[in-house]
Formats: sequence, C-alpha cells, structure tokens
Amino acid sequence: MEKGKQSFIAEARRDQIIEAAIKTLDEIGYVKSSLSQIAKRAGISTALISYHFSNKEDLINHLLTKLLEESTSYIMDHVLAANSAQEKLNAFIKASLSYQNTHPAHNTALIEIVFNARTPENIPYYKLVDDEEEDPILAELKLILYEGQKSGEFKSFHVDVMANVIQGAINEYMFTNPVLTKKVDLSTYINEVVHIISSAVKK
Amino acid sequence: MEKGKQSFIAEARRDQIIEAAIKTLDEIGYVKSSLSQIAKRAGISTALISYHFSNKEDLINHLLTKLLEESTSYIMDHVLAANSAQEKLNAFIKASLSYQNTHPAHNTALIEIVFNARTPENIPYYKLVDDEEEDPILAELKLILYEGQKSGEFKSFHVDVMANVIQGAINEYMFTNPVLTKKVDLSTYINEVVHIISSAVKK
Amino acid sequence: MEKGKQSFIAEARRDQIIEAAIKTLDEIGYVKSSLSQIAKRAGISTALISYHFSNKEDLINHLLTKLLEESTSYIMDHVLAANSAQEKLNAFIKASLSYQNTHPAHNTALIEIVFNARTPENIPYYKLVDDEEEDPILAELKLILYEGQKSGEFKSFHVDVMANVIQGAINEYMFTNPVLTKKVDLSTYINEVVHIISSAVKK
Amino acid sequence: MEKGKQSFIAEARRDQIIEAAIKTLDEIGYVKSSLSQIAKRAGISTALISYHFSNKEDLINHLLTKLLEESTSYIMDHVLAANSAQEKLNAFIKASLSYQNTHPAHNTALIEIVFNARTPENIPYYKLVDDEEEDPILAELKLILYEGQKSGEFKSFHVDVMANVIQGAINEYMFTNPVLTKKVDLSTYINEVVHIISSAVKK
DNA sequence: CATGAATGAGCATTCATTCAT
DNA sequence: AATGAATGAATGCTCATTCAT
Repeated sequence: MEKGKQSFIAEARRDQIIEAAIKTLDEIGYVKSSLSQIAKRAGISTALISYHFSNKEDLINHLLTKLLEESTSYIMDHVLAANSAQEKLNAFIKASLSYQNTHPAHNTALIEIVFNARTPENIPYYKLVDDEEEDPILAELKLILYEGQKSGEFKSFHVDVMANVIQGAINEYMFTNPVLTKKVDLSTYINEVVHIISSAVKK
Repeated sequence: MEKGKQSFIAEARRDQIIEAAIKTLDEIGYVKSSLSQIAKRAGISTALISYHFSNKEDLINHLLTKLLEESTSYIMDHVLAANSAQEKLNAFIKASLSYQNTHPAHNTALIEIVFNARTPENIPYYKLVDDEEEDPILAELKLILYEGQKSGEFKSFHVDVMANVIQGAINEYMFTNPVLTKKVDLSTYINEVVHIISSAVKK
Repeated sequence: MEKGKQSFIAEARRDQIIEAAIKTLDEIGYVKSSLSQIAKRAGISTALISYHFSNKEDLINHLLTKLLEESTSYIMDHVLAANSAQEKLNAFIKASLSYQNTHPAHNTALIEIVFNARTPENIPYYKLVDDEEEDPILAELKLILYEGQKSGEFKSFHVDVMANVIQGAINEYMFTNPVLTKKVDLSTYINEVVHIISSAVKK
Repeated sequence: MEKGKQSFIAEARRDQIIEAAIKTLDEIGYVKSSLSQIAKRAGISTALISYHFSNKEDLINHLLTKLLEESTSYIMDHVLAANSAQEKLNAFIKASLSYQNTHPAHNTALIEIVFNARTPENIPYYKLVDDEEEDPILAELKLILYEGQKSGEFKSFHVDVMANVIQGAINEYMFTNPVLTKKVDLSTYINEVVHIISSAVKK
C-alpha cells in the first residue's frame, strides 16, 4: 500500500493546513488571512499550500466543507438520539448552541468565511449556504417541525418562518457572545431558548 | 465665517464619500472595497478620501456610525409612535424588518462591515456592536420587554434572552433573503414573527 | 494649459519607462525582463510602472509600437528621398541595414519582443507582424518592386518572393552581427547586398 | 554490462524528455515552457528531468544540439547526393526549406530556443549559433560557393555576404509562414528562390 | 480643496531545484 | 531510476498612504 501511505502523508498535510487556516481565520479574520499568515501558523512555506491546494479558493472551499460537515454531524448525532419531535427540537437547539462553545475557533472560522467570501461572480457565500438543498441542518430543522405538526405534538404555524426564528435565536448568540455571556451563560441561554421555542410550537 | 463655509464643504464631501462607500460595499463587498473603488464611485481621487478621513478604518467607522444611527432612528420613530408595550414590540419587529426592504444597500453595507471589519487588536466588529451601551436598539428592545412585564402586559421570561431571540428572528431574515424570500415574502414573515413572538411574551 | 503640463509629466515618465524597457530587453533579453528589472534601470519603483501602464502586456505593446514606428519612419524617410525604383530599392536596403547600426539597442529590443512575446491565445508575435496590412515596411518594399516592374526598370520576377529574399538579406545580418561583422563591416555588407539584389532585379 | 543497460535506459529517458520539450516549445513557446509543462507532456515528474539533466540550461543545450544535428544531417544528406556546385546549392536551398515543412514542430522549437535562450552572461543564442566553427551548415554553404567559384561555375562575389543572403532567404520564409504561405506555397517559393539565387551566382 | 505621482508592503502564484524515500 | 514533498526566490499586480503642486 505504498500509495496509501503517500496519500496519508498528503492528507495529513492538507489537514494541518486546514487546521492552521481555521486558527488564522479565528485570530485575524478573513480579510487578513493571507496564505503567508496561514503558512506561518502551520510552520510551513506558502508554496507548500499552493502545492496541496490548487487555489486559495480551493483551500477555503475545502475548509468550509469540513466545517459544515463537522457541525452538521455534531448536531445530527444529538438529534438522532432523541425520539419525539419535541425532544428532537430541544436536542437540535441544545446541540447547535453547545457546538459554539465546544468548537469556538471552528465556529468563528465558519462565520468569517460565510460572511466574507464571495464567488467569482461576487455573490456572497451567506446568500448561498442557506439553500435548503445544500444546508442539511436547515432541512432537518424543518423536518422536525413538519413531523411534529403531523404527529399532533406541535400546533399549526408557518414552518419556514418558525425554522428561521429558531435558527436566528441560535445564531444570534454566537455573534453577541462576549457581551451577553457576561450576563447569561450558555446553559441558561439554552434552557431559556428551549423554553421560549417550546411554548411557541407546543399545542 | 470662512471656516464655517469650509467645514460645510468638507462635510458635504465626507457625506459624498460615505454614500459612495455604501454603494461600493453593496456592490462588491467588503473585501474588494478598496479606496480606489470607492473613489471611482464618488467620482473623485483616492487621495481626497485620505484627505477627509485619517484612515480607511476612520472612514469605515464613520460609515458604520451613520448606518447605525440611520437604522436606529428609523426603528425608534416607529416604536415611539406606538403606545402599549405589545404595540411597541410589534412596531419594533415590523420596523426592523421593513428597514431591510426600504434600505437594501444600506443594510447590505451594514452587514458587510459588521461581519468583516476588525479592530487593530483583531476583535471582530460583530463582537463589539451588540454592547448594550453602544447599541441603543438593543437597549430599547429590552426596555420594551421590561416595561411590558412591569405593566403586566407580558408574562415572566428572561429579558436578555428574549431580546436576543427577537433580534435573531429579525437578523436571520436578511441573511437568507434570496432563498426564503421566494417562499415567504416580507409582509408574511413580519406577520408570522409578530404572531410567534406575541404569543411568546403575552400573558 | 495645466492639463497639458500634467500629461507632459506623465508622458515623460512613460517615455522614460519605455526607454528603460528597451535597455532591459537589450541587456538581459525578453525572458528575464521583469517589471522590477525595468524599474531598476529606470530608477523607479515597480508600482510606478503599473501606475503608468495597465499591464505588462500594455507596456510591451506600447514599446513595440514605438520601435516599429521609429524604424519605419527612419526607412521611409530615406526611401522617399530617392527617385527611381532602383534608387528607392537601394535606399531601402541601405536604410534598413543602417538602422541596425545606428539603433542597436532598439533593434535588439525589437527582435526580443517579436520572437518572444505571444498573444494571450499563444500566437507568437513573429507570426503576426509580417501581415502586409500591419507592416508598412513590407508593403513599401513590394510597392517599389511593383513600380520598378511597371516602369520597365526591373525584370519579371515573383514580387512576394523577391521581397522576402530582400527582407531576409537584411534581417539575417542583424542576427549574425558579432561573427560576421568581424569579417564584413556594415558598409561592405550594404554594398554587396545592393549589388546582389540589383543584378537580381535589373532588366 | 549492467552499466551499459542503465545508460541505455537513461538515454531513452533523456530522449523522451527531449521529445517532450520539443512538443512543449512548439505548443506554448519558450517563455511558458517550464519544466512542469515538459514533464506533463512526457508523463513523468519534474524531478526526473532534474535527475537526467543537471540544469534547465543543460536540457535546452542538449535539445538544441539535437535539433541542429538533425536539420544539419537532413540538409547534408541532400547536398551530398548532388554533384556540381550549382546542383549542390540548389539542393541546399531546397532541403533547407523542405525541412521546415517536414519537421514543423522541430523547426518551431529551434526558433523558440535560438531567439529566446541566453547564456548566463546574457548573450543571446542567435548571436552565437552562426559561428562558422559551430555551424556546419553555414560552413557547408560557403564551401559550395567557394568551390563553385574555383571550378568556374560561379562568378565572382563576396562569399560571406552571398551565404548570408541565401540563409536569409531561407530563414525569412519560416518566420512569415502564415501570411506568405497563403499567397506562395513552399514549392513555388523554392523554385523562385532557386531561380533568383542561381542567376545571382551563375557566371 | 483637490489631484496626479509615487512608493513600500503585501498579495497569490509559479518556478527550478533539492532531498528523503 | 523515480517520485512526492518541500522551499526560496521571483513574478505581475493591488493596496493604503504620502506628498508636492
């Protein structure tokens, strides 16, 4: 398995570069995150990044995919462990918010990319990612809400809007972290949001 | 009053530059919004921007202040016209969301700055702006909620969290504009959010 | 004429850069002629070249245009001063060869560009320039030959081929300069070529 | 004879690389012909080129030697088959021009190298190759002219200049290929040049 | 007040070359 | 013999800023 070994080394480097990119995005933000800044944090030359990724865009896309997959699977795992629609919804909220605390750098990196990167046609990523087909998280949330309505657990409401309100409650916390955290710690925030949303959907 | 006249001209220039900056941010995003791109849209030289603003950061900060004041006063005006806490809350939600539609370029520019700019110490603006002291909007929202509770209109809930949930519901809409808008138009979204939040706060 | 003065300065800089580019091409060849090498010879920063020319390609094209115009007018001036077809032909050969001696750096720069530069579509310049419509020199040479035949000074021959043979005799000298020059100096070469070509065209 | 076998393999590799280099030069020109472009066309790694040639310059020089030897022997073969000086001269012209048609890629590669490569001292190759000692073709051409004069077939003329004129007539055709070819095909060009030169040398 | 001219610093990327395997 | 991995140097180019006019 010579080849397997070789790709293992390359794969390890790519992972290392991606981790360094996350660190860079977290520390100095998207605008200043040049290849040389990433290389510095990875302890390698900038040319090596170009060797392993065809483009800066290519690197960013790989990074974004990784971050999305990671957060998605984290949330999915917790949702799948729950049974009723209400429990799944609570698990969804809790996991989404917990992820921010357990992976702060990854979370910041995700924000930095989504709100800064643009396609070559100048379309911001934040106007792309919430496409239902491409965002399994949003799809899952809507599924939970639909099923809860079908099973009679939840009352009637506009699913798309409710999903957006829930996502907003989750996302808003991570943007306001430092100030709000002083007053409201994460577990309190989770409990309160779960309570507010529960009473908004429960029959 | 030669000096007064000069200030007036200078002030007009500064406004012109700021308007061009808004247009630039809206059209090509923060990352590509160089001084020369802004100057091109203002029909002036880049050097003139440097003359009127000590820094690019200085320009961005003035621009941000203007955008915040503008949206703040827009929302405040609508809130002040309402009477009961519930009416004020509804007005707050409606005005916040309407602003996105009536001032799309300003709104996009605001997002671009908040999520891209960082202080010299590399602290992202989105971790700064929701400081209660600096964000009169958030303060007003909390005030509405407090007064509603005091007057008995609203039930008991965690005001900081509820304020965050409401802000989240508002902000989330503007990030997901293109996809969600196809399904849910603004007035529907406003009605639904008002309904959801109302039943979450009403006694 | 403020504006005239300003463009005069800019024009002077552009000329200075173009002269430096000629020197650079002559000294180190096309392949190594980077903007920084040109800037070094001009005693300015590379950024200033980018300020005055939109592109490296743009600079090269301006340079090429200048070199072609210069050599063309040099040759034309001498041809126009002659009367009969034979005299014009002799003047053409003499002037073409003399130009190489009087403007050696310009001549080398011309060769370097023509044989090295390629269009974005990868077509070498040397397959472009000898287009009759774009190369007034070749057109003039053919005209002389045609008129000589019409007036009865010259005998019958294939004008396109004869023109090519004459151009070849001229160009070949400049590629082999150092070696041939040791044996055959320019005036000897001119005399001999004039003699050879004369007897090839004369009736 | 292990070593002999190894040399044989190595020699085959070197040839393969040289062939790939010719293809590369023909397709994308000297400036863009990087080792990686050559390696891609050879189906090997760039490192292997560095293994078989000490330098890029070394590769270019081997390639040039090969191209020169090839065209030289092609022309020589045809010249040696002829008898009288006049026949030899005609064969020389015909073979030189035919080679361009029968080996177009090799011919283009030759031009690309000769007009682009420079020695470390920045002397262009086109000012080197026509050294009589290093260019057996030019030597042969002069020999034909000398012998023709000695045998009384040719009249008196300056041999060095005449050789240059003939070489110029040959070389010029390959630079102007696309435009001239539309009007004058190769066999016509050969016939006309042979005729022009014949009457220039014949007694 | 306004600009054209100018620059140093930084950018992403490519290159020829080296080296361990 | 052959390669993937790695790098320092160089490329063309853009940027925010300064300055003389």
